[in-house]
Amino acid sequence: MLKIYNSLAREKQEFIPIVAGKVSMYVCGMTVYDFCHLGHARVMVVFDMVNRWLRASGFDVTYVRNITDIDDKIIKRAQENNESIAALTARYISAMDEDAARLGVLRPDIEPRATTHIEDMVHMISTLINKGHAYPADNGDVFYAVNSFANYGRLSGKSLEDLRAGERVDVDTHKRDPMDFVLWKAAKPDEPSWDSPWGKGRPGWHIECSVMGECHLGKHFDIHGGGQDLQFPHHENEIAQSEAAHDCKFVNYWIHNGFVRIDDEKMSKSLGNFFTIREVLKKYDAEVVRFFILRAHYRSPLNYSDHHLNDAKQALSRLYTALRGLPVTHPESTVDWQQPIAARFKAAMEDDFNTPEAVAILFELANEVNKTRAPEPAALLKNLAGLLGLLQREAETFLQSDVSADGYAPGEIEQLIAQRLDARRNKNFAEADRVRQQLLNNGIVLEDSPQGTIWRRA
RNA sequence: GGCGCGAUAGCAAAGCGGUUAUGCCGCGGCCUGCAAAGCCGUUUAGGCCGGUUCGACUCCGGCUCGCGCCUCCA
Repeated sequence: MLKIYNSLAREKQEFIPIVAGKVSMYVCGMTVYDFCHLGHARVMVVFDMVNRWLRASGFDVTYVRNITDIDDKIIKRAQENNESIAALTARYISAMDEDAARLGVLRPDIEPRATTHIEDMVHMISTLINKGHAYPADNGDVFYAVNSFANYGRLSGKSLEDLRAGERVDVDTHKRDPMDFVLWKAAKPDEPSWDSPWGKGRPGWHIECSVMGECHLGKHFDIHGGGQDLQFPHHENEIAQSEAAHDCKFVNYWIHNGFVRIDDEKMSKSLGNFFTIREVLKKYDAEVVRFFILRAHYRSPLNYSDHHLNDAKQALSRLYTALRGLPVTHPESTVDWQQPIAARFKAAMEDDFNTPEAVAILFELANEVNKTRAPEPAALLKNLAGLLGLLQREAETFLQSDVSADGYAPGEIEQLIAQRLDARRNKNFAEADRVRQQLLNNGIVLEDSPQGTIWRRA
């Protein structure tokens, strides 16, 4: 039985899909005006893990992750670059795809783009106006009237009174209530715009997700995910829009992943303390980054540092080392869930996707593999890890991979190993040790065994 | 100010009212020409103060500290 912590209920709940055997999941994706940073990496990896686990559990999953390709920041960046919006967004979308692929993130089933749903958005805004939940203002903007929606604040645990009390925004005189939010923005000169009953303009951010969710998953679907910072106001506003427009429950389970931190502070664009995925991947293997993310619980804060990444690298190396030299002919992801260790792995994953616990079980399995050198535990290790998108490369490939690509080439290494072997045969251990040290100084670790000498990168 | 989350060994990070978490690092042993890897063993815990209990890291209350949201943000 799968249990999910539902942000809306603030407790773990048994997962019961709307349609038996099927899961509809929507995750707020990227606004494509720059390279993805580690925070984006976490969202992508976390929900990839959720997606994989749901599928492994036998659900027929429809996973939608949207792309916001029209927004203030995009317009501004395109102007700065003297580049068309289409060119800018295309560039960053392909960069995002590249980053995601390197992190082992499976493509969502549907990746809708905001600009292809403008008509649907106009339609939903009209509905909201007709039902008295929204109003056009004098300046051409259309606002959502938060006081028209009784449950406003339920997801984020805030009341309108509290929100108004904490109001820090400049009061927009066109709004009836300071907490009202924009559904449609009137176009300024030189801005891209679409026709609407309220004049030329473009959609607000919140309406995009309400509309794309409905278009691809229906008025009521199972899971909605995103970063914790989207809980308010973005997701709160989505609920207000969708439930007011459709008169039915919008989403059953809200899942929010924790932040990535740098020096114990939230990492964000606005604080300027962010690392892009590609920056990090120059220093660390992508699987190490994925492992680093999955080793923490998805709701916990995740502190990024070189120290932690190196720690993750060492740990992942232990898993690969266990598999090294064992020809794992694993019958493609057939896991016997009756097997005690597999059963514990499953129980961990079913407990609100407890990947730290699941990973701990992987290490126990690695210990078993090291002790027995038997194919069965090795196959199980590889198959279970595979459900997390880990350990799918050849162990040798991982252990010898050169992220920075500036070390000795494999040919040179083999040559030095042969040279050392000669010295060893002649019992010239001083020379053998010298060669080994030379390699070690260049990040190459040698390991002798009765079967010969193998190498890996430190 | 309002709302919420957290505090576990040197570092990271889980479960659990009583039994070895797990990984990295350290230490000892085995193995090795010596190493490395691996195996075996081992040192470091549960912010503070109360309460419940035969027994609390785990439940309850208070305190302290840290963090997040309340503004675009994954």
